Amino acid sequence: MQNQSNNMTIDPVNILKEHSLKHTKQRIRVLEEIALDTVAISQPELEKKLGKEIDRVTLYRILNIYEDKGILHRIMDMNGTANYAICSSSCSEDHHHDEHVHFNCTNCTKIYCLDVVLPQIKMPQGFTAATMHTTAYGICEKCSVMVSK
Amino acid sequence: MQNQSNNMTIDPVNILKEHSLKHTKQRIRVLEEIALDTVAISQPELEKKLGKEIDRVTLYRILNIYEDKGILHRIMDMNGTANYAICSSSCSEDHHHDEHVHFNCTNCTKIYCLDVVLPQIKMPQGFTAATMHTTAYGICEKCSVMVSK
DNA sequence: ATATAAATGCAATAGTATTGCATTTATGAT
DNA sequence: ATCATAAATGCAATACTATTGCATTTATAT
Repeated sequence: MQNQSNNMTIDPVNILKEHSLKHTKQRIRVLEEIALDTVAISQPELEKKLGKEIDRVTLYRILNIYEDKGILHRIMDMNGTANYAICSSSCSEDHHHDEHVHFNCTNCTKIYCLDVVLPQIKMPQGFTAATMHTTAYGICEKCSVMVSK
Repeated sequence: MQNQSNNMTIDPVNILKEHSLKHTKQRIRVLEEIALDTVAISQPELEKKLGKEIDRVTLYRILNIYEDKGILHRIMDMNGTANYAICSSSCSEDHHHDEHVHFNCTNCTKIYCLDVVLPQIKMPQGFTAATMHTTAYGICEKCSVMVSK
């Protein structure tokens, strides 16, 4: 459910068009790679996979642009490294609707985007929240199966 | 309310005793500095303040031990840098009860520990959450006052 | 007072991310 | 299709965050 490949539904060229970004082969590759799985992928993993095709710096720049445009969202893991996943279609440059819950497995370190909606939380007087990030830390589906074997 | 100095209620030497840690002047200084404010302080800020007194590496090691022991809790900010705040008294080595909500100001970058309790969120089948981190991003009390002036 | 284990400081190194600049590429106008 | 132009890329250098190994210093239990 969280793990399904969703590359069928992602059209990199179209996404680039929608956000008036030039479609270079590097930008297309990055989207293809991230779209392979709804589980978020870390910058180091991306670099390992794409390092021969795309320069480190270019990769960073592409990831930043995609985040700015609301194409990807960025989740920090417990080590402070950036992880990326495709945003739901409702995200835009103005506002990231990534108010869902992330699950960061402390065993395999994978980050899942859960289909759980975060309950509304009321802020104290004077504090205005624009976005909300929630991450649960624990053992994921796959790892709990492996452990119990 | 979130901002009050709480150094009256923090006794570094006692905290160290409770966790059977040797009380060195470096460890005491770190606790003193962090206890000055309930707003979390980042590693770089701490290093700037304590860099003349304490070696970088020692500071990292002290922060790691304090986190392991449940004395401090660590909050990652949007840049992936570690921020530290004193844990509530109920935290222990076994379990961090830091299920409260953090507020990360996108203007001044300060991280507040809010007195808001996170509603229970139920995990999907197979996922077991041990801890839960929620961070709201937006404009804090102080910054919204400044802006409105 | 002293032995011992632990903590510290220093040097080196690893990992993550950014900046500046020359070269290459995508795209709109011709 | 060609070309001019602005934008994207690649490369080198650099900054920032964090960790490891080892010699020296320090806390504390005897």
